[in-house]
Amino acid sequence: MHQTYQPETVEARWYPIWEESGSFRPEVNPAGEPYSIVIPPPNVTGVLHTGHALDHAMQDILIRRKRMQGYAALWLPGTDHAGIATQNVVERELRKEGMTRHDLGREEFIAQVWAWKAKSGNTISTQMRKLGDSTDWSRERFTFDEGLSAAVRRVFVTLYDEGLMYRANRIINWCPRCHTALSEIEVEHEDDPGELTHIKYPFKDGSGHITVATTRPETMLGDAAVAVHPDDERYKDAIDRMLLLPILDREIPVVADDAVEREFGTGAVKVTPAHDPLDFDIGQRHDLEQIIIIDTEANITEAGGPYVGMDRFEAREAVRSKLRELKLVDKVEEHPHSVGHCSRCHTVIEPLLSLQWFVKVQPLVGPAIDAVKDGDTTFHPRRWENSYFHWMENLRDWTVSRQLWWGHRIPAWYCNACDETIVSVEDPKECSCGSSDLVQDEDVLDTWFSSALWPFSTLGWPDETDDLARFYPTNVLVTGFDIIFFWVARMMKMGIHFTGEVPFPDILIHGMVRDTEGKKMSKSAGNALDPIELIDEYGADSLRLALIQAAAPGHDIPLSVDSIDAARRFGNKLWNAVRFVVEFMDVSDVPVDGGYPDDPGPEDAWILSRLSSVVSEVDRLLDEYRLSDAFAVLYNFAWSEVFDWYLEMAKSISDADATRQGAMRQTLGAVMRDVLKLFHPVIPFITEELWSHLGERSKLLIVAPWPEVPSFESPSEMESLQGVVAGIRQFRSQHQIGRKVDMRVTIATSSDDALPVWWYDQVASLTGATPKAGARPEPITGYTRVSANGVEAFIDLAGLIDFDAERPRIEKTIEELEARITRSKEKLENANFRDRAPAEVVAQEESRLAEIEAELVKQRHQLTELG
RNA sequence: GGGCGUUUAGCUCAGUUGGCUAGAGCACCGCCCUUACAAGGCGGGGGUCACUGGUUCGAGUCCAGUAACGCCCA
Repeated sequence: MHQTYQPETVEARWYPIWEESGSFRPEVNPAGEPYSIVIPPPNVTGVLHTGHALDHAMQDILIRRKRMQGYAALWLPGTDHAGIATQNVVERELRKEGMTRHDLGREEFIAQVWAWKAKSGNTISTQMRKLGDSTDWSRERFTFDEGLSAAVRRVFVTLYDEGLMYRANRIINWCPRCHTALSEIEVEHEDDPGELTHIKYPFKDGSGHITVATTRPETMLGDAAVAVHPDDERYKDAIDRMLLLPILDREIPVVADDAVEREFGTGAVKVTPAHDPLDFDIGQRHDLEQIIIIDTEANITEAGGPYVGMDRFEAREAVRSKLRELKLVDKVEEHPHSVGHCSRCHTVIEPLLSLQWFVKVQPLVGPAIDAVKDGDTTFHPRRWENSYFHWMENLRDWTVSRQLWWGHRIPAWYCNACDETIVSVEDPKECSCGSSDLVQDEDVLDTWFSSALWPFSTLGWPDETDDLARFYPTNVLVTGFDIIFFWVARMMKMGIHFTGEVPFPDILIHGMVRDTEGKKMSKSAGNALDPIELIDEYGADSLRLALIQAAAPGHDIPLSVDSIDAARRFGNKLWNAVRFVVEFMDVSDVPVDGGYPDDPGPEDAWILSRLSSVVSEVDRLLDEYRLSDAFAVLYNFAWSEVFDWYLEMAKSISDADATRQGAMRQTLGAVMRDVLKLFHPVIPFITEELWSHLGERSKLLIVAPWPEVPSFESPSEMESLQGVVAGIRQFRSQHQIGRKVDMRVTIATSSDDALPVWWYDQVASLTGATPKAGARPEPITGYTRVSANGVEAFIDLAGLIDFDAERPRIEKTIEELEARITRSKEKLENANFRDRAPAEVVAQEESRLAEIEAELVKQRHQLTELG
């Protein structure tokens, strides 16, 4: 084995072996109970970022452990077709050649996108292999696959037949650059300084005016009314009176509507039904005209009179200056407010009245809420359920049509002869009126529409496939909180509606990967760490471990190269621990499982008992999805107990008798093997490599059984051993006495029980001192004393240090003891504590005090006797 | 404006039934190349647990309020 751990060579080796061995397929455990996870499909245009690395590491941990536990574990990979993003990418390439998609035509353009996908669309899956994702590639899916497309059609048609899918003129979010409608969650709101312009709208009869406040003065061109709250005393008399809309001189009424917020602005709002969703609702209630004054290019329409053809932002200034000229601007105040931007291209969204397809979500919401309320599905951490409920309870209908070419074409046909709409799974040949002059809807569906079906469409639905029967519902969904609304909520709705079952009983929500300053990583901010570069430099295992260690449940994850470097150093430590065991301790042929010694030595029994309880704790934490805690426990056990103590103790056992050596080698092998198993889910490459060094292997670690450790009883002397060793080491360090300098130490036990020989051997080996059993020196002049768990060790100072040099150490100890005694006494002298605290807590405190006091007496005695 | 979260060591963060002297990694200081690992070992320093009040025998932990910061929604 190489002297240091070299991730690049180790990691290149194992992935093909795993994949070719079929280990990623659930069939590797044919008799196992099914366990499945579907991957949140990355965007096919995308490249892997650190967020994926975290998300995937978590899923891989869950899957790899279940696989080792014998489950038929399926982690199903795939990508989504990312309508807007992908179309943008290909259009950008066309533009370089001076072309638009319209030059190609729809069919040719789609062919080009597929060609692009064939060329570039597998970037992500290559990167996932570098990460070590144990996904079943034989079941890889793409939202635009034939099967998934069939599912999309089936769902669309079913919803239509159920009256849950409709086409209507509504206010939608329009991106003037992407030229498509967007759903409300594809709109990102950002704070804008903004201004609130107060505009006077005169009454038609000339008797004064009403002042309205708006952030978008240009939309006044499309105003159809002014609304006030019906209970607002200020405007009681104005209701139903007519106003004269400035500039255009249109007559508009004052209407009373509950939706008006009295506290906002002047309490009177202008109503633009064609350009604001709330105004649209008000317009519906009062039967107001819908005047479209902004077109799909975000320019003013002819309805905007003198401003026709002007850009919306130019029009804003033009209208405002005109109003100023007319002395109708009351005031302009600063008004920070949030403005919607296209999540893809960042253009300011235009709310537009437009004919689109919508999913009526209300009937789907109830069951999806109940499923979480009833505990059929649980969020981890639970608090995300609040966001989920809040979102679900305030849902508007979902705009699902997109004015794109790349996507699932809406299965609706319009008859040119009779205006009939035909929605059908199969392409219709003719209309019921007999005409065959049918035109299919030009639009495609929101990518999220197909993503919402992912947990069951990927398994074969609507066909009743074996996979669907076996792996649906899936077991857990792992994703970031930012995608709860986009995806999780919709999968819940669709899953329940179409399969009658929740798509997953557990939802594991994680945070976002951020830089060390807490900023979101982004290419534009220049603070993004590229996971592939990190893998090349530190190894995938290091990246995974660093991410998981930092991923406290539900919190954002600060990622620094320092933490990845620390993880890499752990890899090196683990590497060398195995190297030591194999090359220096001659451990070989470690069995795949079992192999614990029947007659362990005391040190062996100690580490095995620790291993046993660590396995239980790690299991418990993983079952609770507390991944970072689980691996923190394991990491500390491996480094602080196995490496720092047991391996060191093993060195002196190797010089002992053959029986003890045998038990020690068995223990070393079993413990290291189980550590590798427990770590395998998070650092799969290095553990697989090291596993191969522990013996001739017919079985890969990836499919080796998860540890089940019998319980062992730890020797009672272990505590005093560790305490005395620490005390002697501290003495050495504080007096700067090198390890090579011998120290004579007299060991006196407080009881009649003699300490075993191994205890002395270990103290000697671990401290370089020479411990001997004996009575406490009397007087103890010339000795210093360390004690632990009833054992006192007296270090002979003669020839080591001036006795006086030891005084400060003892004085400091005395101070600390006194402080603790004070605290303890205060507690015990409190009558309430004695009365009300549980008896065992009081008893515990009393014995603790007694111990400290006894120790204090001894320390004081020693100070006076020091000489 | 509503909701959620955060505030603990120089930095990044753990701390889930309230109970020994509040932990880790990194950074820092001292000693040590002890025959696995110097990408290491041993030892050490460093914290009014944001603030105020409350509940309790006992609060980093529970409750109320305040402040700052962050995210989501309107």
